Amino acid sequence: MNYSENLLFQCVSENDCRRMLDCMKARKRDFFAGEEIYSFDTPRKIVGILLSGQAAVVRYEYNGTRSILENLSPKGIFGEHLSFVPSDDSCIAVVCQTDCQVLFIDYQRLTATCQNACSCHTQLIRNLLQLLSDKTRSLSERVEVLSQRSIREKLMCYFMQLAAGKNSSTFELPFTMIDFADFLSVNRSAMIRELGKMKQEGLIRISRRTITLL
Amino acid sequence: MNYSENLLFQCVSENDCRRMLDCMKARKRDFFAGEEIYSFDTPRKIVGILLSGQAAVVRYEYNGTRSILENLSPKGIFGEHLSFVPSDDSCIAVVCQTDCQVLFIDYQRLTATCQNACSCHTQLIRNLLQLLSDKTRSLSERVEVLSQRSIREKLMCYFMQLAAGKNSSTFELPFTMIDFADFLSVNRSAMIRELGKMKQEGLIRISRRTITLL
DNA sequence: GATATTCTGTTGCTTTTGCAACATTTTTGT
DNA sequence: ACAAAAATGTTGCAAAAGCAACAGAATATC
Repeated sequence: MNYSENLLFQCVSENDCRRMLDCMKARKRDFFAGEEIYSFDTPRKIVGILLSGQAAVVRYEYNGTRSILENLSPKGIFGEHLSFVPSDDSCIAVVCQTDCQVLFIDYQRLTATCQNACSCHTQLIRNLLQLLSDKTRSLSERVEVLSQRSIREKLMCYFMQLAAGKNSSTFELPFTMIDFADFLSVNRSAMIRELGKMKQEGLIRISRRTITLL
Repeated sequence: MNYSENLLFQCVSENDCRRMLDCMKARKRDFFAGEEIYSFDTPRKIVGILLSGQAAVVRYEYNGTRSILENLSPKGIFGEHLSFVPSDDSCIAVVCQTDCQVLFIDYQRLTATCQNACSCHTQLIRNLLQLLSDKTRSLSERVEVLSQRSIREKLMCYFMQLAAGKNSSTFELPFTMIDFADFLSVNRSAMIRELGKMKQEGLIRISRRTITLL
């Protein structure tokens, strides 16, 4: 595993990485599918980096509804200071969808220039800036989808984002239909009904999780 | 006007501020209410800071619907790299609600350490990090509101956020009802109808834009 | 390879939301 | 102070979305 491949350590040599991680007391941990990586209730301000596997940031409302706030792929970054604030009647957690390996770094240590005054710490902060910028971008995209008024508009908006991201009118949904409905914050059967209509009207082609915009 | 009051220049002396702003070729401009401060279509990567007045980040869909993506108060920061990506069938702009004064800084110059190697540039970047972190937080809150399923849930969710922010069960809506409906991405009359019901059921007290949770 | 479990897709019914048109109130501009 | 414009609030009707219950398909488990 090369740390320097991670976006957070871009332009930092592997040696410097290891030294810094040591200096920041970063910890690595393995998780099994379904396990909870991180709960936003914990008081410690920690940044997590997904090294391998798939995970999701999930909110459980106390009335039972569940929302997928974000999908995390390897190199994905999460944590208290990066986003998502649990409210009084909900809790937020990062949950593994497959087996995962995660790196944890204390936020204070990450942003404070250490007494060893690593010159590369500046680079680290600049990288963090970029990551936050990216995160803001993806949150904005999510807001764009959610602020569509109808299920069809939500679907199309998200499809266009995926298509733009892959630069192709054919793409794969990164969700089960159940999770997809939770992601769009709509009723699953209403969503599938709408997908059916869109298929009939010739707007899209769809087979399982592969979708083509026509 | 003291620049060092601005969050972006926190812990930077007024002198250093002026020197850096000069070095980064920052420009200051005045706008009238209703004017467009900034459109996200422009190719230049620019960061704007609202020095005075009220403005909003607005998306106009080509089908006519309008969504308020964010409200900006003095010291608010906006720009391409900080958030919001216009899609093929929408455009995003920052629009003044009152007369405004805005400071523009080139993003490249802001994040690149200048050749003069101002030591305070490091501080500037750290401040930017904090601002982005805050922005991410507010976007997350917005996602939380929008991912509620019904109008009532959206209203309550947003009210709780306002109440938590002001630490009081009485607070002022920062919107007209029209803008508020656009912010929640719901129909205005349906929203007002729901507010009426909630009032009747004794959940809230409401008079004009002042709301009390009961 | 049989069984259990999860996921996918369908449908009728109910509820909620959106829409349009209007009356009333408040704000703005001169 | 007055007129014009904008914002607020109401309502009936239409459309969309949610819900529940179910059947079939795919996947996992042993």
